[in-house]
Amino acid sequence: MANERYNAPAREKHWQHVWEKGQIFRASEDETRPKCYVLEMFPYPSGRIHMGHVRNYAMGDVFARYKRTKGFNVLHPMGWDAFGMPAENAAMERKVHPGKWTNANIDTMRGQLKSIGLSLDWSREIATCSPDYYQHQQKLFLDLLAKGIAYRKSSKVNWDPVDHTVLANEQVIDGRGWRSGALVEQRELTQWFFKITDYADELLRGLETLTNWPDKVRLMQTNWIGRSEGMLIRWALDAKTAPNGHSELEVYTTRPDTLFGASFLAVAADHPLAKAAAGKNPELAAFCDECRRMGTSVADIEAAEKRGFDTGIRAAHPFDKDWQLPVYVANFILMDYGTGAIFGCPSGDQRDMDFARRYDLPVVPVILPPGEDAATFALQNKAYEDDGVMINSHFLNGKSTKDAFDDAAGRLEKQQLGAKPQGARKVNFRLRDWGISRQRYWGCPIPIVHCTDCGVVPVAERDLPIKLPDDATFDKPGNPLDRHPAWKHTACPKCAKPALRETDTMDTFVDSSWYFVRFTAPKSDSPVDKKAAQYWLPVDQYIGGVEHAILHLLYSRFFARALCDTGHLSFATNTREPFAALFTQGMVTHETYKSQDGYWLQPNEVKFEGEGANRHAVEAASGRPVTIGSIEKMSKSKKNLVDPDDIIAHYGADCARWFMLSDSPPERDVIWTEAGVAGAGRFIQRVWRITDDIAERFPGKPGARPADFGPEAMNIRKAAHRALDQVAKAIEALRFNVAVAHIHEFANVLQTGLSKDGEGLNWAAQEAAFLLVTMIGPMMPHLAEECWARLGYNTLLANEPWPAAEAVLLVDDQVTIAVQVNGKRRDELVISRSAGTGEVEAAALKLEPVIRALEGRPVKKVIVVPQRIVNVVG
RNA sequence: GCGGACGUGGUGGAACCGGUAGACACACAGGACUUAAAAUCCUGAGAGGGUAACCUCGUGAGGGUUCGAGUCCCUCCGUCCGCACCA
Repeated sequence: MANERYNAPAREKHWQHVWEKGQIFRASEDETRPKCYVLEMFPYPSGRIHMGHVRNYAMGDVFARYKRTKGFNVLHPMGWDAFGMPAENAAMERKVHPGKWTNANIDTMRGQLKSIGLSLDWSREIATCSPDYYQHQQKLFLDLLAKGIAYRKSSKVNWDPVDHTVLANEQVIDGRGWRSGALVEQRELTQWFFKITDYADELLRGLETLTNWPDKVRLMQTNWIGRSEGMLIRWALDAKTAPNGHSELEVYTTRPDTLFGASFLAVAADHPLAKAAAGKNPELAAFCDECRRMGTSVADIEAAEKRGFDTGIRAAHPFDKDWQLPVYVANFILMDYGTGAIFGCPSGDQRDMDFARRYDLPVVPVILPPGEDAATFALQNKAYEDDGVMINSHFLNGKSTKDAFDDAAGRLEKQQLGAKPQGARKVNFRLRDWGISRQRYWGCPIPIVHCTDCGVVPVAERDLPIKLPDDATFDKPGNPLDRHPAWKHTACPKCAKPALRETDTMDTFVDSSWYFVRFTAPKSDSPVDKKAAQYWLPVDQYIGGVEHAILHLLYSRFFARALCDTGHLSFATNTREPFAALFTQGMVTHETYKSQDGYWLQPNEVKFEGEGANRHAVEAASGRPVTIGSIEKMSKSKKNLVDPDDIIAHYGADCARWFMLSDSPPERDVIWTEAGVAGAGRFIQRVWRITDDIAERFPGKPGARPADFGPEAMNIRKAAHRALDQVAKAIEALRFNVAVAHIHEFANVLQTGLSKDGEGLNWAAQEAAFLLVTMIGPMMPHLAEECWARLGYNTLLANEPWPAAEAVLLVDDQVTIAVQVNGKRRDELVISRSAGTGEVEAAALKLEPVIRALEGRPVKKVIVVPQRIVNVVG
């Protein structure tokens, strides 16, 4: 056995088989042990596993395996986010059914995941495209509908007239559909929505409790929810100029303090007042049409000037009914924020300033910035949007911005217009309700029937699941469900007359909003097994990419609450947060290569020559020069992919895992390099050699501990226990690169120590091997099992506990402390850990380099930080 | 435009709560073993000066606080990310 190289690919298969046979990663509820739910974002079955998956799942696996060694009852499941557009595109392009394509991908990817050696409970595997899953989602939809959380409304959508489908905003590029290239139309469609806005405040407040989430994600969600405190203010319209039926205009503002700086009002092109006014004015109608056509693309908005059209309508200022302001239709007002109408204060808002300058409207400064003189203060074309002292504002003059806000708001609340107060405080959110209707086949059918007599009727629960028909056609664009000859024809659940099914399916984000709940009882007859969910939830550690910082993570937080409010779920914790801790890992990147004629080349098509600045590349086949491009996320289009299968077949899964975890902090991008992988492979062999060597020279497990250890043995023992302690801390904090460094450090000490001899070395070596193997276990589980067996243990390491580090070995009696003179390090001092301040000071002042550095100056002060540093000030 | 993060050797990165900057790894150089190579082992290395002991400089730039700053504060430069007419 000795001196043989460790054959990772062969042994890994063996250990995977052993684990699987023993079913050791199966989880079940157990009230006697603390639980730990470890989850990585489940993959979309796109075809093959890529390195990003390997990194994500390796991290989760280290954490899950570590927690298991610490005595936790660990749930670590895996499944498939299996509905989505790529399957339908594949169907269109390759004439293969989306289900068949998806299931084939799942089979491939399951096999790949298994080859990584993850400690997953595969008995809980779910696929969202299976009726076993989506029938429960349909039930949830019905309950949300009954509770008023799901509702139908008409709204504007991006409609692609060629593909006959709704497009998400991200799919509209320069006003054209991303696939068809057709000019996108704004269409009014009736769609299903979830009332996430009802939860805006709770979702916002909940973020404060998520202290184990990255600040970045919390901030992004905070901004996305976009809470603002302001007022609704109603303005009386001048009867002579206003259209019939319009006597007032309600605006939303966060700055009632700047009311005396107002110089105009503006409404969106779709505002009822604009429409009414346009009815009598063709020129205005044309302007409104123009406004509607804009705003589909980001570029348009950037380039767009502030433009408006004076409707001729006049409105009375709330604090001075003789002060008449013009009402414009303006292109920068959004109909779906606030009331779709504003008052413009040019001195206090840059957009209003731009608008005022263009249409020559008054600009009255109302806020004096700190440090400015009221007599000389003037604004050019730059508005002042911050706080200050009120000027030109009658009764508000001299007040602070905040006091002025309260004063103005208070007056407007008391003041009457008609029978109601003229103003009301109002909190507004940027967040909109979640539109979930998609005109697609490969999604969860919405369980609704449209009846000409009864209207919108929910499908009866006993009729669930509403399954997708297998025989849909994908040969032309549009929704295959809608044009299916039979599927949509059904009987009304209420009156039994012929009726039509809803042919829209749900946004795939709905599927992923509760899969982590389903994992807690994947075979349950009801959507959620309340008891199981209460035992396992919340997820203790969630790991995934930042790209889901907003949508998926916000939808899931909403869904958890919606499930509680429909009685499906209750949390044992006092918040309703589904993910107690979140970690967002970085991407896997690689250099890119381009041939002379501008084609991307795969890494294995390229040969390298030279080093450092002289490093260059040529095409392996032809020798023609290659341009080494930037380091980018691995992608098919740039051809800088490395296939995990190749790496695993050549180096083994442990090697890929170890490389991914080394060096780069997990939240940052990791650059995949051939040299780095080879280095990881060398370390694997080194661990094997050390273990093999110890097993050979000091066979057996550590027995009765010797009374004394020589310095060599002590050295090894200290390094071992320190590493054990540090690695544990690093893994708990998900700082895998630091854990790796500590293991390296220990391996170095151990290897050097083994070449020596001394009292107790035999025992220390046996202990060190035991600890080394234990601490690599979570990261390189196959190698660890192999070494474990080689050392003569006849258990599975995966079932072994994490040993406790011996506290006495973690601290030295002697400490080395740095000695500074005037803050500059001059020497170091080895002294007893318990040495008092005076003792340390005296010893430091005696040091030759200290005396030299003082150059005869008297010592003014000595600062002693125990066990750390001495600073002599002279 | 608004908001946020980051900037440390040739490279990836470490550095507890303000306390010896560069751990650990990659790459590199030299050496040992070998007929040779691979593999492995040993040694070296932030920059500059000095035979050496040692000295000076050094964490994007410039200021500041402190006995002491990679770490805290201010200004600037650069890179990356998020949002984008949200009233």
